[in-house]
Amino acid sequence: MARPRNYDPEDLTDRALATFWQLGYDGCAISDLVMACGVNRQTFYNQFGDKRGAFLAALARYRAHVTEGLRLLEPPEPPRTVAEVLHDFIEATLMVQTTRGPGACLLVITAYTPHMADPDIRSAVTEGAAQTRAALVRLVAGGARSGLSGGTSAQVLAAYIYSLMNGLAADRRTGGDPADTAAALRFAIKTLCADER
Amino acid sequence: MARPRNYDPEDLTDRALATFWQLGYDGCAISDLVMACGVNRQTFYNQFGDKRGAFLAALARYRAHVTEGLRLLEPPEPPRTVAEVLHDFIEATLMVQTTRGPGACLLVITAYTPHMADPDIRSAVTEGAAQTRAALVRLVAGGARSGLSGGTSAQVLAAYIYSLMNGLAADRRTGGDPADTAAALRFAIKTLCADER
DNA sequence: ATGGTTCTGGACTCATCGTTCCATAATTGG
DNA sequence: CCAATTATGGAACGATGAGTCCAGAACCAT
Repeated sequence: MARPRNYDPEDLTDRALATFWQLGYDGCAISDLVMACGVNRQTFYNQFGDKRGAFLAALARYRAHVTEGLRLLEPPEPPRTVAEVLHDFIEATLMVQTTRGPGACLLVITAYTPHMADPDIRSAVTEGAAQTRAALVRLVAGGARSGLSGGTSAQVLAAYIYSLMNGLAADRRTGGDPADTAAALRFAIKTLCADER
Repeated sequence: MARPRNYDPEDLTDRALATFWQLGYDGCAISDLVMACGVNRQTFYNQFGDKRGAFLAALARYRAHVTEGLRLLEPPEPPRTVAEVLHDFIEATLMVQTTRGPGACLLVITAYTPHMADPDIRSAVTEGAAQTRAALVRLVAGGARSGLSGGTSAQVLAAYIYSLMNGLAADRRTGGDPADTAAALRFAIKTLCADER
């Protein structure tokens, strides 16, 4: 006995996410979010509570998208190597970040923000990053048998790859030549399994 | 026939820089800057014009500090290798970023900000990054003779190293284990000259 | 001493932004 | 039809923050 919702909550969160990602938390006003969501301001507040709540929802949604993307890191079938998987994963990630966002991971962008003082935001960022690193650990540990950078632990390799990925984004965003960035990625992947031979 | 300045302009800019770096452009209010500068608000405005002017001055000062740090990248004397220079440079840079700042390069932090739409800010960021990349190119190109990652151009190697450095900062800032980050750096440097032999 | 300049403290304006309130229209189940 | 819930538009509030203004004190050179 009630009027049903006129919108899809996930779609609403996606629109808020896109706005936060493009403009940043401080860079976007409620009016920007409301306009992007294509809904009334009151409805926006009913859905998210307040701006911080909307941002937390956006972070959660972003993490869900990331989780989906991590399926690219499943151990490859024999003809396909771990190195190829890593290369394609990073390339695809960078592509998504530039087409759907401002060219960097939302979690990293948020990590470079004073809002990290907020415990909930901090948790979302660190847990999201940890999740990606864990997926990298699984892939790399599985690939150890197929010969990948012998003496280094999977943990460290994951940290390296995670750093590489976000560093390439930073390189591009600070005006680096895209061709160089792409070549740097190929170089990194090549050296990654240099001692595999 | 005038009262002399009561402060050192460079010191003032350093204090503003520290505040912008720690709190971010949007995260700090004029009152924060004025307090950190230990000077009257009017004096602050006389010196910098407005908040944006203060930020541009801070960026310029930051770049000056970076330029000084780039002296670590001078070609090493024979017993010392290019790899060692790179390792120590990145380690020192990360150390400074965590002790004097929030754990990341101010230019990269700014690059992850909607203020990149401001042409002057954008120039400061991209030119600063280009300067560091150029210093890396010089070092790596000089080290090519001493055998460093054969078939890859110095440009690409510089992009790789620049990415690595900023990526490691991102890794730490998103909750990565510091020990893993340090190990990842050592690993990266090791593989960097794997084909030198 | 005097004039010109800079510092200091505080009050003040103006705009923006997050948030709330309200009155009204729409849409469902009973 | 009625009751309940939700959407909508607009007005309004309170807070914060950037930037300005002003009057007085400090300081220097002539």
